[in-house]
Amino acid sequence: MSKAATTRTMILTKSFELIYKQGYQTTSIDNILATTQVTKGAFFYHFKNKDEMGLAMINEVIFPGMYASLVKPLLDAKSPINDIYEMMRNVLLKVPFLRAKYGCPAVNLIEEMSPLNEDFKQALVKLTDQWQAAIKESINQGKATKEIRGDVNAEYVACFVVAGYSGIRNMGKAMGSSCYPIYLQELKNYLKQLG
Amino acid sequence: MSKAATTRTMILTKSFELIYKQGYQTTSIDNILATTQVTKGAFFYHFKNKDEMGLAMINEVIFPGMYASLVKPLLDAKSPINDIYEMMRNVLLKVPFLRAKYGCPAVNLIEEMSPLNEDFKQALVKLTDQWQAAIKESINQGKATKEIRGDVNAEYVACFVVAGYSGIRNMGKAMGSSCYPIYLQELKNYLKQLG
DNA sequence: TTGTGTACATACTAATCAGTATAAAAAATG
DNA sequence: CATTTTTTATACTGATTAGTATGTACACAA
Repeated sequence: MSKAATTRTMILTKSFELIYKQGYQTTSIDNILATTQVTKGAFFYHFKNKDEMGLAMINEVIFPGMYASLVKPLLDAKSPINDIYEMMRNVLLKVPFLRAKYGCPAVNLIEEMSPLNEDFKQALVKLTDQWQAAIKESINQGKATKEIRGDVNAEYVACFVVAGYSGIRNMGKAMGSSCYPIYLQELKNYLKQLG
Repeated sequence: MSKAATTRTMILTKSFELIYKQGYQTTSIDNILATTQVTKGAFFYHFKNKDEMGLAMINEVIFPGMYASLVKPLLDAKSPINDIYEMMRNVLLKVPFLRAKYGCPAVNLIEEMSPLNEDFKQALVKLTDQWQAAIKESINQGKATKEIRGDVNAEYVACFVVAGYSGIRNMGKAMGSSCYPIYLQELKNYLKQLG
């Protein structure tokens, strides 16, 4: 990787860490520069403005990271009830970087930036859409193998599960991680009853 | 109401509207002053600083408003399955001030301010706790009347329902209100199977 | 009338914000 | 090597931020 590309990547990853913990608007460019040792000239050489950097961060850091945790585990689904539960359990309990106190980077950004920046919103909707589609497809495969009841609406289940995840991430920020296992147990009950 | 009390109330209600749409940190004191016609002297006479105003807004505007919509309808519960569903339907579809694009004021503040301000967090946890307790109590009453299965864990259900609400409010900010009816339908399915 | 606290008004400050101007260093290319 | 392009560095700007300093208008009591 060239030195310039290293600089760009460092800006994006460090910005991601700061924004994850502080929020997008609270994280100033000067704040990013101070923690990266990158100068202002370098920052504005690589990004036209703060929002362009933020969009690049969503597309190049958040999207790939969340895709790997949320969508990929469902693509070679064998048993949707188990696969969806395990995917959720892994995201909530096994991804070391994500802390209950700070929630989920994608959920945070939807919350903070959806009403304020159309480009951010689009990029985050794309992630949500793909996650929902993967859950829906997984459920539909389960219906084909009769693991899931025929009267279950896959799209509704996908929406319900995604909402549950966003919500428990929100709750976790206020109540701490102790609500995660409770949520997971009831998610398991909900999923079981689909079969 | 004395003139001074009117000024204070106006600051709180207008701040609430602005913060609901823009977020807490993005809403500057000058922004509040411009829309209320209140002067800076009056603002800092009534509140020591911005955070004290924000805390008063949570306790005196958000808490009573959300309590009336979320908790009160469950206190004289008759049929938990129906009552919880109707409470949720009313909050999502029938409270005219709340717009999908801007989400829920309480959820927004948990998301934005929980990691940054311990007092805000405590005040918002109080609301969440009371809502969860009301749902739990409602479910337990349903177990007593045999409307709800005996093996259902009321606390887990309460956590699951609250997470679902926070989550669908988050999703609605990105996807629009079209996800509300879908969520409600699947919530109904989930609640039914508790019986 | 004269004092005293309440409620508000105005002008200011120091810090921070995103972004720019201008240059120099570094790297690639001839 | 010489030149051109890429990349980084420094110093600045005007706007905006939360908060302060200092004042005044007014009610009400002695």
